[in-house]
Amino acid sequence: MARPSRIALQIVDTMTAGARHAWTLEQLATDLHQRGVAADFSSVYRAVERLLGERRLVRIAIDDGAARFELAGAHHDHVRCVRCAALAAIPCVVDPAALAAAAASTGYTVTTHCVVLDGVCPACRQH
Amino acid sequence: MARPSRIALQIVDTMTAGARHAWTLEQLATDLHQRGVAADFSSVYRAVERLLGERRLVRIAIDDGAARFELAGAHHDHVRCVRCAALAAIPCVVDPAALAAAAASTGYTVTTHCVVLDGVCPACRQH
DNA sequence: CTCGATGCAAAGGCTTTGCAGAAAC
DNA sequence: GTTTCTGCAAAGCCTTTGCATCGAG
Repeated sequence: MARPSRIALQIVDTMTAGARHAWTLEQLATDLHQRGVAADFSSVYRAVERLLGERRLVRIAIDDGAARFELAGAHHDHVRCVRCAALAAIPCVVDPAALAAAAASTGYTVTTHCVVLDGVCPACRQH
Repeated sequence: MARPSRIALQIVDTMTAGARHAWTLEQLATDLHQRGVAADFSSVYRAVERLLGERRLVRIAIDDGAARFELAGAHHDHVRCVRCAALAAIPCVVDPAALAAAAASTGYTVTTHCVVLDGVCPACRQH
């Protein structure tokens, strides 16, 4: 079975600290280094893969060049600035009734969802 | 300025024909070949890039390994089967009021959105 | 001693770009 | 003739895997 993984633990700690809403693998690796934790990129990759399997993390579909992950259980949607790529977390904006209707009409059993709003952040709007 | 692009025209035609909801570059290249249109992958890439710039296509954030595109103007959300990766289109499930509230609280000016529901399709559920 | 975790390096997959030739104007 | 579109090939970027080593039990 799984043995305690130094790296997986640190990843969860870093994410729980909450300096960010959605991490890329590279951001996780960097954050770990800043915490003084040596971690190869592939080890971060495998630790995240493991945490996904344990359902402690979820992968979110923010399509900006690199896969992004966040802690499971703290579901929220996201807004992304199309100019500077800044990300902000927002409360869920899905209408439960509409979701139920969509599930019924397609026959799918819907378990989770991922919403990304596109827009312009306050800082970029001023320029 | 831009000259008529044989490939861009065919891409729009193919997508308008509507055999699918969301195309990858490879699917577009394949569909074009089946229509008897020779098109290199990079040409498809550039034609799509151009159509995106003209706002005739939009890129959607379905995070399944390859970028996906659909015709602009026909906005809808998607459900994806987590087992077989099947995709289905659904009416928009975003609550306008919640979206407005999110925009207000973050200060973002929201222009578009992309929703992907995860679930299990009817076919996969039977197994 | 045994098995899983880790680092290093290489392989993969999709995306993007450089360049020369063909096509449109 | 000049500008744009295409095809071909190579380069890039991120993700994934193979393998030997290290370390916990």
